[in-house]
Amino acid sequence: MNGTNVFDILKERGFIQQTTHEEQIRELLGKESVTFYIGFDPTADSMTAGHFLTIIAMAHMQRAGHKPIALLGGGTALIGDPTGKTDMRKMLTQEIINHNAECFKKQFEILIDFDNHKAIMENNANWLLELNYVNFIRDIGVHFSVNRMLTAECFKSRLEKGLSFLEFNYMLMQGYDFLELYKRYGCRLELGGDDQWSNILAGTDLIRRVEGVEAYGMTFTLLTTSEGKKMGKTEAGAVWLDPTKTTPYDFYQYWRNVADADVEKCLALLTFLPMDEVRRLGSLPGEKINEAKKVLAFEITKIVHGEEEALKSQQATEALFGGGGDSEAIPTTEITKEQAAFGINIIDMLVLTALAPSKAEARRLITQGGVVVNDQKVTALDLVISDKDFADSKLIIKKGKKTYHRVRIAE
RNA sequence: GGGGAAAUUCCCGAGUGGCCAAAGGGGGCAGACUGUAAAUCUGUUAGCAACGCUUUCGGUGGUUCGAAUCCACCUUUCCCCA
Repeated sequence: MNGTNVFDILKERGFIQQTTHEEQIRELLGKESVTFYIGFDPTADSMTAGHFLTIIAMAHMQRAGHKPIALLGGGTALIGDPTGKTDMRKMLTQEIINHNAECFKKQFEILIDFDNHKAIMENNANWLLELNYVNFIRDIGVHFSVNRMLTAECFKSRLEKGLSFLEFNYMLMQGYDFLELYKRYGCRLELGGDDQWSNILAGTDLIRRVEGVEAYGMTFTLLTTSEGKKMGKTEAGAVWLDPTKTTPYDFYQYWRNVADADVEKCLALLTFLPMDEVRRLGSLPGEKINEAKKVLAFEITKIVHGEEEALKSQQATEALFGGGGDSEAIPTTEITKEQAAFGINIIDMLVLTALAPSKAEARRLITQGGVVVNDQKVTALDLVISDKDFADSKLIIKKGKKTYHRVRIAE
């Protein structure tokens, strides 16, 4: 191990929230290559910005010479983690979970190097699905105190709302995962989001009781705004890493729009820029802070979607917000020559481009002055857009202040 | 197993036979002010072939000229007792 201890790097960048044994963990990371694990439940077909923070942390660890195990929760996803959920999750089928796991796998590879066994991908379905119930509760269940579990923060809110036995078991499953990874790979460190704290403790306790070995746990800051809201979510849903679910342009825009107060934190947590630079950007005064946001958006988009997409998004942004011009990267809808020749009502156009979910909403937008076509505010509800409105077969519709959409006539 | 309570639009939550597409708040969207920020103020927030029509108050059926509101059954949840 050479260079700065990765523990200090993570700490400086603001990742670390809680640790089981701060000094021992730091020491361990400083002296040997440590095998550690982070679990991901594949409950959707793409990871989100929240997962991304964890992957970045994982990458920092790997770069420092440690060995990550990305544990896909093919088994635990069947149960559903009750942590932070106010209601019971809907159950996912085995098929969907497997599909999701495949999607997750590809996304890990963006930042984690799995070549030459430098990292391991596991799936807890491999051991959880074949567990024998009686054996499990005899061997594992004995080590868990229900009294203690009930006092865990993660169950408290659910005790008011109702918690099924199924979900109550989630903690045991995750604890068991850690034990299993210790046995298979000698893994003694589990990392995760701060909401995973009690689940992680379940694992470290279990290993100590069953194996008599000290295991460690550490949690990362959750990606929240300065107001305490979860980041990575928009009204339209989560910010996905999958470009078909959140286009690189929209992804870029999301980060371009973070609040002033959150820029520095995001730069530290979600990019690999040196901390000196992060601090410099974060302390830019007033309007200048926009520079920091541009860097943030560019860097994150580059990591997730590649430099080319990041550049395209950046150029599109400059063209649109700088006035005039357009770019390939703007979300685009194609219409046929016939449609263009015949003309399309502005209301239908808004629905067609998904800028408005319904015609009523489209009408409302226009009435409130929120629609601009080719730099002209739309005031008439019966405006018809036809081929004369297209320049070079293209036209730009702007919804509100910052949502741009391009319509192109297909060849 | 016994008893009680509840389910309302994106969320919370009012509404106990017509004045209900349903108060209020939150959130969202749009406008003004700005820096693609925050704060603040204003408007808006089921759909449609739109001065009217259609779907919506856990589900299914019923009573009624008329049901989110009454009745029956079902589903789910919570609370108390065991």
